[in-house]
Formats: sequence, C-alpha cells, structure tokens
Amino acid sequence: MTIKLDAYDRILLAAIQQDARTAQSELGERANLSTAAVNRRLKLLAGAGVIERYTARLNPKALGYPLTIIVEVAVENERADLLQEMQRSFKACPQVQQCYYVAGECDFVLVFLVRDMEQYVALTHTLFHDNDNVKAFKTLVAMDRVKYGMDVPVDGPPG
Amino acid sequence: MTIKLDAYDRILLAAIQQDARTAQSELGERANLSTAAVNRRLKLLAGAGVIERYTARLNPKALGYPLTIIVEVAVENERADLLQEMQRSFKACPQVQQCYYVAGECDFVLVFLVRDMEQYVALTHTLFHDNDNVKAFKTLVAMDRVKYGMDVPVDGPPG
DNA sequence: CCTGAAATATCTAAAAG
DNA sequence: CTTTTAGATATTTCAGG
Repeated sequence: MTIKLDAYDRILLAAIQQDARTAQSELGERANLSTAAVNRRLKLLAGAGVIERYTARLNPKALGYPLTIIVEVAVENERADLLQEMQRSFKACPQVQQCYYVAGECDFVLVFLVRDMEQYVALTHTLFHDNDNVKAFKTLVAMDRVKYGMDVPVDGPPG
Repeated sequence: MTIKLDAYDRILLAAIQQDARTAQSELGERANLSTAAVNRRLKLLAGAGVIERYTARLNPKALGYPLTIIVEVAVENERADLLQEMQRSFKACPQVQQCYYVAGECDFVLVFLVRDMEQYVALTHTLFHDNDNVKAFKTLVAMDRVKYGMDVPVDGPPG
C-alpha cells in the first residue's frame, strides 16, 4: 500500500506540488533524470495515489467568497449512522471547503467559504439548527488566511 | 480589482479546479469555446489572480504524514508586532499546513500535518511553550478527513 | 531501472472574419 | 467572439543498454 519513495521522487513531488505545470524536461534537469524517466515516475506516483490529483487553486474572493469561517461542532449522539448522515450533509455542501472528524472537545471542525454572513447564518440553520444531533457549534471568523493550501512536507523519511 | 467572470469562465474554472490537466481542447468542448478562446481566458484569469496557482495535491500518508491535528491558539497580547512574529513562525513551519487568524474565543487556528504524536509534541514546544505570548492552545486530533481540499464554489453571482 | 530519439498531443500566437 | 494556420513545447511511447 505504501509505495517506497526515493530521493528522485521527492524532488519531483516537491516541484509539482509548488507548480504542477513545470515541464517534465525541467523536472528532469532538477532531478538529473531524463524526461522519459520523469514521465514514468509521475505516472507511477499518480497511479499509486501519492499524487491525488492535479488542481488549480482559485482565489475565493475573486469568485465571490471573501469570508472564511471555521466552525467547531459538538454532537449529541455519536451513533455511527447519525455521524455518517452528518458527514454526508457536510460533504454535500459546496460552502463547506473542509471537514475533519476529530477527537477532543468537539466532534467536527469545518472550514466554510461563504459570500457573506447572511449566507453563513442560512447554512447554520440547514446544517446545524435543523439537525437534532447537533448539540452546539462555535463560530470563528477568519480575519486573515495566514497560511493556506494543502501542501505536504516533502522531506526524507524520519531516519 | 475584481475581474468580471462570465458563465464561460466559470465552466473553465470549475473544470480546472477539479482537474488542472484537462486539455484546452476538451475545456473548449465543454464550454462551447474554441481552444484559442480557452487559452486566452485561462491566461487572463491567471494574470488577474483568479487562478492563484496550479498544484499537485499529494497524499500526506504516502509521504509519511498520516496525522492531521487541528490546534486553537489563544494569545496573551494582541500587539501587532507580537502577532506578526507568531505568524512568521507558523508560516515557516512546514508541518503547519494551514493557519488562520480568527476572531472569537481563540486567536489562531492551525492545521498540522505530522509524522506522529512525538513530532507534534516537539512542535508544540518550539511554537507554543517557548513563546511567552501563547496563553493557551487546544489540540484536536483528526480521526478522519471527511472533506479536504481548497475547492472554491464556482456558482454564478448571488443575484 | 535508465537514456535518447521518434511519434503524438498540446499549447500558444498570429492572421483574418 | 470565431476559425484556421503554423510553429514551438510538452508528453508519451518505443527501442535498446
């Protein structure tokens, strides 16, 4: 399941994580590999799921979603079917950018992207107030996205 | 500053957000545009900052980072220079994947990607315990990444 | 596993309607 | 905006070490 990554792979992965449009010839120069080798490795890494997908990161503000809101949700009952139904509703909501099921003081942490507070309030109704299994939720409005992205550290193994 | 997006742009943006490697010819077919028009629009959108960057999303587990941890940090003093110094230290830490400066019960929300709990504990020392301006922090360990990514809703304007 | 070269496919820019 | 053309780039495959 866990594919073994060598130093070449890590160079490639670090580079395409930063800029997915880096040409394979350029990647080859950086890693000291031929473009054919780069191509083969990238395909392997994608097939193995190390590369999950290639994506364009869009500017939320430019698309009319200037507000980032982080929400902690506590549930009443942790019954599996109830949790799954909640997860389904969160996943189905386009304004829920991220959702984590967590252990600790609360049960879910959500990251919302919304047009305005009005839209957020409306979503709290459909997602939280209308759900009997939501015990409480806490709203944190982001004033600044200090660091964002899905970047994974690409350093060597721990040893 | 805010570029005006038409329905064509939104089709293109939604498509490349899902798969940045979709060929422009394919994008043209979906939006009913020529590849030349697609190319022109994509360049414009990138230049205007609507497209922030093209990136490969990597699998954290495959790279040895199986643990996602969410942390709420409360500060002692909100003096600008102290806050900036904290933000700098968070940004500089590769294991801090995301950081939001928030209004509410706490001041920062961080998303960590770590190899194991030991690494997380070590980071709490350098980032929190060793910083006099950190009043408290709360740790939430993610059991499941229900939904993740940086996807922005690409629907039409509110009206 | 690799390289290098050849074959495809894609992208980009220009010209003209 | 479109289409078409043409040339530059990039990707992918294949032969062979």
